[in-house]
Amino acid sequence: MHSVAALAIDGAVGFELATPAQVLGAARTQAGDRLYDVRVCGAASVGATANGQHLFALRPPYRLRDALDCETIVVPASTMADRQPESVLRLLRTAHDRGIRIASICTGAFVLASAGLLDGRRATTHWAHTAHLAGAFPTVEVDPSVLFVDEGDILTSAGVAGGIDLCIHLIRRDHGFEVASRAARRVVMPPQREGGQAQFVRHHEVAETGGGFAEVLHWMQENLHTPIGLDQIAARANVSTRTLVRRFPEETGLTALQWLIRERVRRAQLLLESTAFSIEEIAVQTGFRDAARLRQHFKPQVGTTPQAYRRSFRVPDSSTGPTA
DNA sequence: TGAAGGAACCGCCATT
DNA sequence: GCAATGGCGGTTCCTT
Repeated sequence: MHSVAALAIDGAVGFELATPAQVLGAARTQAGDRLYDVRVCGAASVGATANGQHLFALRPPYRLRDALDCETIVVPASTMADRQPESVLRLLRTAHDRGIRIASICTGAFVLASAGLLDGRRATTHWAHTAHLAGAFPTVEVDPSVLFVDEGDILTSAGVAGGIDLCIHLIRRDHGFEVASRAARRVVMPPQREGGQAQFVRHHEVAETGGGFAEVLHWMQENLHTPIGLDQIAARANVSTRTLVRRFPEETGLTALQWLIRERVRRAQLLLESTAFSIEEIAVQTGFRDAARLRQHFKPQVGTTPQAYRRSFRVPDSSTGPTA
């Protein structure tokens, strides 16, 4: 049986601390025998949280250092993820040196990064914290769009349900697709979700960036459904086309065309969620002109197709038309 | 899915 | 001398 330590660190989110036991515990052989022995390891008394609120105190049955006897350590999210004591960081470094596999769920990635285990590696965390992680640990290559990152001996995952995806992935890695599929069915999850966490991100920052181009960006947003060329944008911004091409990326981080496509896809996401319009109609309303071109840009940005996105996110009572 | 045409992008250099 | 801007032409990317 594969031994797994769920690390009960201070401020641990109860749901995610229990995720390894719940999901890995669902992995069984054909005969019904358990494949993982999940142990909760931590200090004598640990505060556990949910949504930032202190909920209850834990008395882990195993000590922190017992995690070193396990083959895998899972670090859950914590409200104190970036303020863990040196004892926890040292334990993780020692575990890594001994070849123990280490995984994090959600903000647990901050603990791994604080221990220096993510230096020069790809990693992810909850989409709301990816910018913070990248800013605090510049040597970590943060990928905000995926549900989890498997770097072999170190794995990181997105928020909450991303931890479930990660655990199912661990089962698939250790015991194959069939065992993982059975475990996934047991916890009522798809064996592999479509798309990454990019599809869960709600964007509000459009008008907040753009510096001197804020008014122009607002105008572009109002006119996404019409063809917009560089010359038009430049005239609107009162600069030459050449200056626009030079300054637009400085202000927004994207070229004008990339920015337009991104905003059109976001508008399409909104319409897919809140209206019953056909994909073709949405393509026209977002300036893509036809469904083929919408699909062409939608999948690379969102990670799934417009139809699949609608199946996942459609508001149930929006069958008669637009709600906004 | 691939090809052709056009738009967008970017490096370089001149001008202000 | 430096920074911002704009024109030109080659390359890349998008649309049809």
